[in-house]
Amino acid sequence: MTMQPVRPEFAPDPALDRAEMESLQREIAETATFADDLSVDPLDPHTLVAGVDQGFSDGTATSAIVVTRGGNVVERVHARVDTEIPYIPGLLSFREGGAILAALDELSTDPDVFMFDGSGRIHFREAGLATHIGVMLDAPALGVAKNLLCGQPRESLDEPLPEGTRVPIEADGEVTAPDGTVIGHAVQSRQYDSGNRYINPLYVSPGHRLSAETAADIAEHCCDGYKLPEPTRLADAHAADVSRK
DNA sequence: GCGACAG
DNA sequence: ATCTTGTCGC
Repeated sequence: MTMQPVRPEFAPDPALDRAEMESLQREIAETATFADDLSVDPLDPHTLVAGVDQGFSDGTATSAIVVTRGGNVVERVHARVDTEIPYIPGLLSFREGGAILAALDELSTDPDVFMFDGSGRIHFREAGLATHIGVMLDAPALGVAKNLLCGQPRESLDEPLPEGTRVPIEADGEVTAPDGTVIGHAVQSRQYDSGNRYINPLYVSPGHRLSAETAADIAEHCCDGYKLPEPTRLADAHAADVSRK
């Protein structure tokens, strides 16, 4: 019971109607900071990075959190909660937030950075899952998604990108930020050197207290031979393990 | 009305 | 996200 929300009034209540959820997201976006505000160097090997991911089975949502330091696991927790609402693009945090908060309540470690599965600022109202939970905790947070929710890549992503490539994602008409604002990046964390198949990039965006650049730096820094950063991979595996029966 | 949409 | 075995390629 160490990790408690600093802003419980922003809790993602699944009972709210759509307009109320969107209204809350606008308020959260106003509270969020998309600039670096950390007490530690996020790339330092001593930094505690928490990967957060969810799994669903039957009528329950399972959230798993794996805290890493360097390449080692420091703590692993999980929590199960009844699924309240279906997945609705743009309102993901209201479906998964409850399980995440329950898992955070089980955490005894105090992470320096939280890495969520999904988007942060790459969101219609700049209030994706990573922003919502990050603001509630008032902790540095970023979102790592496998697909792009909205925004416009500065350069075409139709052709395979070389490993290490980073393409800015800019706000367009469907995002509340001024057109052209860099709300995140497509990050090619892994790519095959040869062959027919190719790997898609990650879509990394700041959730809270991080700049788009630093969020991409952290995601890239946490990768170790796989497309997904280690904290996310480990949380993925743990969620899958304990999620099913 | 059309299009488009994290997990 | 989830339902699911084999299979293509390095």
